[in-house]
Amino acid sequence: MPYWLIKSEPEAWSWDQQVKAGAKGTAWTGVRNHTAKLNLMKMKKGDRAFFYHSNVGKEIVGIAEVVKEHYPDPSAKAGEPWVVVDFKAVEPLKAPVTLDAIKGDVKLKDMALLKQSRLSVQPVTADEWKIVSKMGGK
DNA sequence: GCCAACGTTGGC
DNA sequence: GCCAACGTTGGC
Repeated sequence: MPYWLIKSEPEAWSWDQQVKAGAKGTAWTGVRNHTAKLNLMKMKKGDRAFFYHSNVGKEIVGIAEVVKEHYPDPSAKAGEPWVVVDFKAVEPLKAPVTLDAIKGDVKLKDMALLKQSRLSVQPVTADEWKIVSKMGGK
C-alpha cells in the first residue's frame, strides 16, 4: 500500500481542525501544483498519509486516511484541472516527529520532505513510514 | 523554445 | 525578515 505525506500550515488548516471534521473527513483543497496534483490522483481509498504542519511547528503530528478518491476541486476556477481528495484524521502520533528529528536520522535523508521541501503532497516509502511511525511512538 | 523576471513556499 | 528553491509568465 502506498503512503503519503500532506502538508498544511496549521494557521490555514490544522490537525485539530482535521480531527474535528470527524470520520466523514474533509476535502483537501488548495493544491495548485501539478506534481502534488498527480500524487492526489494516485491516492486510493484507505491510503494513509502523514499530516505535517509546515512553517509553524514543522512536525508530523498525525495520520490521516483517504476516504474519498480524487474529484474536481470545488475551490478551483471553472476549467482548471485541480483536484481534491477527502481525508479523515485516523490518530495522532504520541510524539510529533519534528523536521529536525527527520534530518537527524540518516535512514530518512532521502525523504521527499527534505529533498523537495516545497512539494505539498508527497509520496513516502514503506520503510520511511515504518521509521517515522516508530519515532512517533507507535 | 529560451531565459530573465517575478511570485510563492517554507526553512532559518 | 531574509533567502534558496522552484514554478510560472511573458518578451524575444
